[in-house]
Amino acid sequence: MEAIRILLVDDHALVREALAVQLANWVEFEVVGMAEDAGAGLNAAMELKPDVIVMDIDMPGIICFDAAERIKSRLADVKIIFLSSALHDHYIESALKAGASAYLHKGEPTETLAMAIREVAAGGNYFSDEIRGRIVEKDGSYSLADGAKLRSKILTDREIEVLRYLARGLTKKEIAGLMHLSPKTIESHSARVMDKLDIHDRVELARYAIREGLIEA
Amino acid sequence: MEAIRILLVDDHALVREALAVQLANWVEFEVVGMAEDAGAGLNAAMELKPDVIVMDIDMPGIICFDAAERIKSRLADVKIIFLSSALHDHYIESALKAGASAYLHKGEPTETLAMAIREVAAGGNYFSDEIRGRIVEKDGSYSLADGAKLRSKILTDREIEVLRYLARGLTKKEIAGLMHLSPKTIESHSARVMDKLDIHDRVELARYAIREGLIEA
DNA sequence: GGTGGATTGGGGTATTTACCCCAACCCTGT
DNA sequence: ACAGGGTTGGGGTAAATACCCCAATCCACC
Repeated sequence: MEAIRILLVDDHALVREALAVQLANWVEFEVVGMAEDAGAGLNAAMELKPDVIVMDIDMPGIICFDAAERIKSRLADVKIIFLSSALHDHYIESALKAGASAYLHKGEPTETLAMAIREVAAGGNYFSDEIRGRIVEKDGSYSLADGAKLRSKILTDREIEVLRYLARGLTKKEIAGLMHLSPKTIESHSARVMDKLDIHDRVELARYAIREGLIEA
Repeated sequence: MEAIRILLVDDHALVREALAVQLANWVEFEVVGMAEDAGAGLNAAMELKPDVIVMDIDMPGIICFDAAERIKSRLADVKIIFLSSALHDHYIESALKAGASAYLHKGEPTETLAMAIREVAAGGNYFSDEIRGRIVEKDGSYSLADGAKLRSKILTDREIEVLRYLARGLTKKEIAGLMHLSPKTIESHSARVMDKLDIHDRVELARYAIREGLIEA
């Protein structure tokens, strides 16, 4: 049996190397490359054409989903496993959209990662228990379950756009200027966002956006 | 030569185990225990009396500094190494106050951690380059350099207390009630905090507090 | 072909914010 | 003894916020 060729993407050298050593304990795994950010991961993926990419989500800029999407569009056979310490619906949804084959919490033991890698390399999927409850399968592809969507309160694209600005501290007037809209429209979006999220002030809104990975602190 | 006995504290099993395996590559290291949070770390430290504790900072609740302080007060000989992906002055200061012998970024290669462990076990210190520039030694103990204090704008205890509330979205009236003070006093503190930090709205204030680890998102 | 959601926008209001002014009081350090 | 910083408060104002009401447009879906 051929070894499963793995690419590790994590911005922390310490974690990256430690994971590599750890995975080397399994004979069926071969860590063929490592990258310290999503961009380098993209390049490395193109060059190495690994079987599985293990990618950390918790890094500055939430660009890993973009990178993953691009990788999948060029190398459809590559399986991507996301690691994160956060289990935000937003992350999960983005990961699924990007074509993730697995998503697991960093709190899981290493054997779970190993299992996920094997599973994924064999064409399957792996999602942590907490996640499995929130997603749903349709036509072989996964998406966020309606229940989770309800919990994450399904904001529209426009609302998320406004939320991002609100959460970065811009006044409604400023946002209106940037988006070429009336301040009153921003007001409407803002009100609807707050209503949906049951949040009643901008600070909580900002913290929500940060927790959900919509903006960085 | 006796092995250096190490206790690992990290809430991510994946990282924890990977680090353990990694460190096992050095013959002079022996990972005698692992804990998944600061509390368990405290207990494990008491029981195992390790030479060195490697503790991750990036976890829910910033209680690791408290735990570290308690450990140091009971086991003065234990050397504590903090790991973090963030290099906030606030973290650094707390770590130093807690009696840290080393503080390093997760972005450092594993050899650096190994070096830090050796250094620390021999009675020395290790701080990443970025950190060394911000701290100053006095009577054998380290503290945050004045420059860094200026950069972090030296907020008073009271100001930080108010900032914490502000950054969690409470109105000044609510804070006044909680602290048994006049809303006008909260107003004064708030104004001075904003002035010192050159921040002009609550959302930025909240993001600052989150970045500095004063509150959680 | 209509229903519903999304997007856009307006009027009005009470509350809150950010900022200006000011001044006690209490410590600590020189 | 007095200076300076920290803490406590007050008056006032312009802006911004959160929330209520409402309606026109557009587009997709059944």
